[in-house]
Order: sequence, then structure tokens, then C-alpha cells
Amino acid sequence: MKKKHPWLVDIGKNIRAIRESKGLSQEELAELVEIDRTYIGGIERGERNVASLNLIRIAIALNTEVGNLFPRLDMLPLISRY
Amino acid sequence: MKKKHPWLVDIGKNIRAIRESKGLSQEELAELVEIDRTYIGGIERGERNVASLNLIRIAIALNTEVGNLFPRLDMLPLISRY
DNA sequence: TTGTGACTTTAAGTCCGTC
DNA sequence: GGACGGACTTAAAGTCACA
Repeated sequence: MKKKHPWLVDIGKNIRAIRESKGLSQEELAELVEIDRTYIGGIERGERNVASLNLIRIAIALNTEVGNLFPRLDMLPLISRY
Repeated sequence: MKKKHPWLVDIGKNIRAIRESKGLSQEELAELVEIDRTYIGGIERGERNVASLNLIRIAIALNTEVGNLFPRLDMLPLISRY
């Protein structure tokens, strides 16, 4: 099991929640976004530090604003800086 | 001059606009975020495909939601998929 | 104060598989 | 349907000298 940054875990939870709300499997999302299915899994588990372009593509596939994939500023533990 | 993806250019513009609205130089932002000045420059010029953690750190430094750094879904030319 | 090219190191992202 | 691992290729992270 890989190391997980709390912020990435948040992002992963958000993506998973939205994906499931759309009734999509990881594999189906992977196909929409044209990203490897194991990578989608890794993102949702908070193990991957996804780059902007892929985040945007995921947001498009999920038909949601990119901002919805991120935790709100108030929710971030500012003490744990990176 | 490096190749620039339109979406990254949008992100760069947003970051630059917010940074300047705060009266910060690239160097000052770089120090806040603890990222190299030239890397910040590259992001603002749309030459870097920044990953989530750095985006969040930049958003924190600029005291703005991460979503504000991204273009809105409606603004994305959906035809040019990646 | 910022842009840019060249560069090394690290991690993103793919593809195979098993449980 | 999803978690997870290994091995791999590509791209991002990160730094520097100089314009």
C-alpha cells in the first residue's frame, strides 16, 4: 500500500462519490477519460498526484466543475503543509 | 518557447491575475508556496501541467479556492480533447 | 521582475497480472 | 467490480545560468 497524502485522499473521495452517483464503474470512467483503469483506482485511493489536464478531463467526463473535485480551502489542515 | 495547451494557458492566466490582484511578484508567490520562481513563471505561461498538490498549495498561498484556478466547464472547447 | 533553454531527478501514467 | 503489485516509459517536478 502506497503513501497517501490527505489532500489526495480527499480528491479521491470526491471523484469516487461523483462517479458512483453517475452509476459508472472505474473502468467505464477510465474509458471515457482515456486513462488507464488502474490509474483511476489509484487516484480514488489517494495514491496519485494527478496533473491538471487529467483532472479537467475527469471533470468533463463526470460533467462537473473541476473545483468540485478538490477539498474546500476551509477543510484543509493548513498545519500540514505538503 | 514551449508548446502550450490551451487549458494550461487558462490556468496560468487565472493564477497570474489572482497573484497580481494581491500585489505579489512571482518571486514572492514562489517563496510563499516554496516552489522555484521559474517554475511559477512556467505555470503562468501555460507551459507546465501542474499536479494537484502544487495547485492546492498555490491556491492556499493566494487565499482562493482551487476551483478558481481552473477554467469553467462551459468555457472549455470540448472538441479539442487533450 | 520575468522569460527561457538546458538539465537531472522524481513521479505520472501504462500495461501486465493476481487476489 | 475493485484493490493492489511489478516493471516499464513518459512527463512532471524542480533547479540553474543568463538574457
